[in-house]
Amino acid sequence: MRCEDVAKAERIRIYDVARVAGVSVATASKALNDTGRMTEATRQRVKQTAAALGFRPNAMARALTQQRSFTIGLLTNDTYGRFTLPVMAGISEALVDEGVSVFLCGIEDDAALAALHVDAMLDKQVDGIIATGKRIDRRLPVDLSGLAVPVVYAFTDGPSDAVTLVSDDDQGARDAAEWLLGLGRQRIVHVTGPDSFASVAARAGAFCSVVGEKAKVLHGPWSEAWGHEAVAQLWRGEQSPPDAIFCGNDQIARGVVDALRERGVAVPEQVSVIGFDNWEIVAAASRPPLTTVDMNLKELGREAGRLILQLAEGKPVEPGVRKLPCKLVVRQSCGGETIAAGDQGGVLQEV
Amino acid sequence: MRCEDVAKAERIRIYDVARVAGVSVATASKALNDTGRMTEATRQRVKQTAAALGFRPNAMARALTQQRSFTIGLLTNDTYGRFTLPVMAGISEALVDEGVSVFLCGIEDDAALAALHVDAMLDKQVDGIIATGKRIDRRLPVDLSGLAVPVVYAFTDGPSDAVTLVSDDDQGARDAAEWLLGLGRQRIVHVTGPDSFASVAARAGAFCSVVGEKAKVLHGPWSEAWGHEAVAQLWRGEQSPPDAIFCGNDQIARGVVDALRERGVAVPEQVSVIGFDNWEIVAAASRPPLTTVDMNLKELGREAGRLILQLAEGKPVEPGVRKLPCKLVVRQSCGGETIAAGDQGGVLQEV
DNA sequence: GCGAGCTGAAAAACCGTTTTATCAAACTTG
DNA sequence: CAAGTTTGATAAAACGGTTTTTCAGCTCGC
Repeated sequence: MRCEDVAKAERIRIYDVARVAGVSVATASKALNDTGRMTEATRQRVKQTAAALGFRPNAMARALTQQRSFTIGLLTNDTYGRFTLPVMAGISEALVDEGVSVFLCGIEDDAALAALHVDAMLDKQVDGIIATGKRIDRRLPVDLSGLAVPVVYAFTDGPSDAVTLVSDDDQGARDAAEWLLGLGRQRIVHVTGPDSFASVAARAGAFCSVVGEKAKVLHGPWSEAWGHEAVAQLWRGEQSPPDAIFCGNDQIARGVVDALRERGVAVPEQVSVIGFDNWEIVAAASRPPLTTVDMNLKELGREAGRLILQLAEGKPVEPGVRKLPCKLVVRQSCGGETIAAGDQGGVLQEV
Repeated sequence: MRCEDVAKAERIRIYDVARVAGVSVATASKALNDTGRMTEATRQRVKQTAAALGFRPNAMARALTQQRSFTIGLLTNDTYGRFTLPVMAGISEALVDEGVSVFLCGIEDDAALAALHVDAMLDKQVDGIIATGKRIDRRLPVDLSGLAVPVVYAFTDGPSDAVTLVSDDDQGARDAAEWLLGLGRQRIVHVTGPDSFASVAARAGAFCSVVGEKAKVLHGPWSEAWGHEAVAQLWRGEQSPPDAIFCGNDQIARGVVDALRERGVAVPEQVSVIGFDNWEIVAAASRPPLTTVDMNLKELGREAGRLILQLAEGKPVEPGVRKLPCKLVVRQSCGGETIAAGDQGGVLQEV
């Protein structure tokens, strides 16, 4: 009857497909999943019927029998989302084709909230959990070890026997330092964050090993204000001021660039500046736009997605820390050729 | 056997609870859900057993019978997450206590990707979808009407017969303008975004209605660069420059503040500046930090969560546009008393 | 010409809950 | 005290799929 169609627009079940195709439910299921044995003709007939009817299997029912929900949880404490969003985008990209969806949970350093969300995820039978955060060496306020589901740590610290993904701070800093040396810079200073961060130490170490004896490192907060302050310190000093500054993040770099402009020092003519993070909103809005180290967070997310998928499927994954390479994005704060990569580092296209 | 515990750590089912409590599965279910009829003693016994065993119901199985997954989808095309993350936080806050989890899907203005994600959501039987985006009057590249599940539009444009939540641009702009007048400012200019945006027109209209005849509005892109450019225009002009500038967003405001400083114009002593969005990362890092209009996106998210929940439960919700009030956050770019609200507008505490 | 082996498909069991129908025992009521 | 009504609890049927088991009909070998 016509009115049946109109009345409810009921979702059609595999039962309907089976009936229309003239086979049993079991056969329909096997036909659609390319399992079991049957005439190729039967299989095709079922598939065509399903397509014609617009059949979409109920993921809940499927999850119940297969013990897989095709769902994963993403836990983060990064409120601004500047690290989480690129990671999330990568994860999503890696998983959407597999039919896996992502629960996002922001937990803001609140242990109770975190526990609540983890419980909710487990109730929803997630196939795995990816933990991510604000900085590589900071932990989430929740213990994810001993869970019944696999866990991958991406851009956040986890237990030593866990599967962990981080960006290669060492290599990123080395590339930046070498780039500055390659531009002929002589007096290079590293203005970075608090030395309580492991990644700060790693970058500083790599920086010093490239630059050598004359390397100088200044620590301070992760803020624009610190960039201003650092420039004031450097230009106040007795010895000649630097001709290049490698900054620990883009905010510091922006502060440095602004301070230099106000001081009448030309960037990049007199001083080259490199940032870290490639946080487009900051890097592209600086004057001049910042050459900066991109941590490839989206790729890191993709890899995290692939790994959690493998684990969810029961395939073995070697535990340990995996480092993913950083990439220097060249804009205009450094001088030197404007590489093709300049494209993607281009103007911030807002809204 | 001990080894059974260790070997599998199998999830315990309602069946186990029933067996241990010495009742049937049906009774156990009813006891735990506070439905059906039974001795209070029985109910308590079952509940205690469940608690002792650490029973957690399988959400998939529950979803299958109840036709509710306790899951909703959040669709967005806001890549930077500056609007989406606060909205998401609000939604999550409103729903976590109800046991509802959120699928986040970033679709980046890609219609095919959007369709893919929507299909995935529908397969997962989401109880509803919340659409959100970058700007109130921009649409997502996907048609959500006629879906089997309820939809709420938050901070993005939807069909006229939909449930829609937006911030009250009009009121926000009015508050800002009145605040400036209250400070005794005489020559107030509105430097804002492209006039193709409905919210730009709304704010400009409200601004003009408050300021009156002498109101002046300049349109340009949503960028810091436009802030610089606008200041150049205003100070180049014949007539006396403004003593207050109300900006269409915080990026423009930051550009304006920077340009004024470079020009030697004191903010807030000579010119008051107000931004829009309260994007902390920009507003708090400006020198001086920006007084700005906060759109209360988190509260908007909370309300969206409440509404989608009502709809999911089948309760009626009046369709139409709901406007939520904006709030002026006072920092230092304006002069005037530094209200208590200054606290939460405080320094950006990074990492 | 009759059991063994294979093939294609149906029937039945299962996943872990909720919900409906059923039922014995205890409790009213006239 | 027999008939009707509550009460407390159980067995069984959903929910919408997948997976295992069963089985009838052929083909083949000896």
